[in-house]
Amino acid sequence: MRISDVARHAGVSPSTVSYVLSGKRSISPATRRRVLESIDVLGYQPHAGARALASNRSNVIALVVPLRPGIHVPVAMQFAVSVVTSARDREHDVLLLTQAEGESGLRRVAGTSMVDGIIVMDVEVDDARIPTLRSLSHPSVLIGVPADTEGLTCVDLDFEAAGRACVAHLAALGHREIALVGQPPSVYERRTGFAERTVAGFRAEAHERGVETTVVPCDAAPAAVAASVTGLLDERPGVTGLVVHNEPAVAPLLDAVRGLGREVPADLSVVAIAPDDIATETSPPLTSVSLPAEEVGGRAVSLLMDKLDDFGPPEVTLLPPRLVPRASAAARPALP
Amino acid sequence: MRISDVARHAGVSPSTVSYVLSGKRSISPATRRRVLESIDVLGYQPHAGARALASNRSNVIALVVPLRPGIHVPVAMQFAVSVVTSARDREHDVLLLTQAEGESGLRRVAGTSMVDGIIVMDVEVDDARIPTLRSLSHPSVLIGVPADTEGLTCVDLDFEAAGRACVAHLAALGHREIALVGQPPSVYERRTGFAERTVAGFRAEAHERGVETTVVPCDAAPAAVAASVTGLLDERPGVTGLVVHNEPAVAPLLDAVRGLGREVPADLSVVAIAPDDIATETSPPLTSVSLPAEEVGGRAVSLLMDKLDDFGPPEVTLLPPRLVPRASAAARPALP
DNA sequence: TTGAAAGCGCTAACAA
DNA sequence: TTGTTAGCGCTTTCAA
Repeated sequence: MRISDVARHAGVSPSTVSYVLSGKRSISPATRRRVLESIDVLGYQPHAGARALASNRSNVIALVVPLRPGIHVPVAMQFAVSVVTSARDREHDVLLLTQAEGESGLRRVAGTSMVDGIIVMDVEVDDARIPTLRSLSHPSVLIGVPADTEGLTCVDLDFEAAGRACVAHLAALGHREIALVGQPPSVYERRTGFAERTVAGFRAEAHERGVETTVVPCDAAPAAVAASVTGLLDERPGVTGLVVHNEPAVAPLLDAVRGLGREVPADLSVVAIAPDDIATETSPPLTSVSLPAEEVGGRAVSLLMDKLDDFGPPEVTLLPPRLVPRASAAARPALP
Repeated sequence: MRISDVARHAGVSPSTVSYVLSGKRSISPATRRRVLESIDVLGYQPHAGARALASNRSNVIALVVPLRPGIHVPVAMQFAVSVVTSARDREHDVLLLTQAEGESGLRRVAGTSMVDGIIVMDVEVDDARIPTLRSLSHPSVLIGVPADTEGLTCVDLDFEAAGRACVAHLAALGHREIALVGQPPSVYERRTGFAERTVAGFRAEAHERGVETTVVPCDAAPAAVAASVTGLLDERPGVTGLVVHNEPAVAPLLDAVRGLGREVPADLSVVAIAPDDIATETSPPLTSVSLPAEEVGGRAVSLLMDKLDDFGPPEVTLLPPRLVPRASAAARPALP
């Protein structure tokens, strides 16, 4: 079943069928109808490889998913799913690359013209893949922001602003000493962009407002969370506000706080940076800055499509954080 | 940069370069060396689309990942990663399809020759995608086992045997009344194969051994787990052994049991069906049947490759469960 | 508005 | 052991 079969069936030339399919030139309504009907009757599906060869477009994009220590898989998959969904909406498929494939994987899928472009998640401040991405003739979009964005297209939540927003919210409620319960140590050690930027925003805003801060990296295991929280509140008894930037730690953290006999938000206010589903499923529901995975993934795809179509220069898109007050942050308790 | 450039550089014909690359005919060592060197010097990478068109092989397989309610994402991703890794070991890439694409997605990637074969995860007893898979000329492998396996190639842990092994272990320790804390209700409602088979094995073995059983589907949220466990132990005070077949419920379950003032394993024995990392990270470490995601994913890929090479008939591969005793199951407590 | 035909870069059948 | 060459099925230029 080839394009010429459709052409014969519809009484037109192969090129006409091709143009009906691609929309790259105008076709009379009658012809278009006949062709589409033939396609339908014959169940024609164009050969992807032939298309890719002739058009130099595979209609596939590569997605590098981060599966390394400290990563919270469900959130990573929210991004991935939104990339796949958005790509499909724009007639593209997604090739799945793992971190393990590394830079050679990027070179391979680009060099063989297997994909038209690349989306990379979980970008580090000084990411080893960036020189490779720069060297490719294929466009790419980073989900995350490295130190040097020259010539790169990046998109992410504005984590610095998110960190600031959390501090501002707590400060406005009167809190004078707050702590950030952050990502696992390994995430900071490899200098993941979003984690570092959150800390920077957190500290800067606090400094400007004269609020005292502590930052506690935190492993995800409930026991580790409990230990971190207990240690923190023990060493810094003046802390009345917590910012949590660690999805799997959210629930254990609330348990731990309760275990210490402290009520949220009466004794301790908690603000999270997390996807809405995580923030709303706790008791009490968390005041939070939402992590808009869907929007970021969708934006990454449209930026990539724009680059494929040669639209516009590289750009860094930072989505503004939205802090939604729920039930976990309240005015600082009166001093005993 | 094309194959003819390499051929010229090496002083051979394009077909020789092609054969050096594919290994499909013997090449003199001297020629092979020259060709490989030219490839290296020129940095040649064959065009994937051209290859696919000429050879009728894309060297890509599709993977349908399950992202629906009740699914535990990290475990699903363990399977996915192992599929990607194994595929790469065999020179194949992986195209990511979501459940949402449905059967039309399967038809599309097969019909356009975008992929050579398909791996489907999270198969239901009467899975809607099976007629479609049967109708395709492309081979497929199911991770999971439907009711009618005629003409299908399937691989999975033998969950029925796993359910049996858990019961057998507890029964051997003297337990006479046990409960299965299972997957979320939605998983049973859509009749997911592995969940149903576990229940079947659990019940059958218990029946044969004269052990009383209860089955409690269980949502993943900690509060839901606590409620389920509390309700269960309240209604069935004779229960001294628990089988947990629900990864995210494992930790909350242990917490809930402790919260009821019961010790594991002194008062209550617990056996899990879960990946080793989940079973070993709890306190106490859980006696468990491991969920060998890596092995299942790898096996799925090699079965698919065999089908691509026309080896052998369809087959159902059930990996035998391995129960590893750890610290969470002990002899039934003496009656008070 | 449509058609004819020249490739796209590779593989594999055939020939030597 | 190697070379020649005819496709693979599509897109797109050129021509009408």
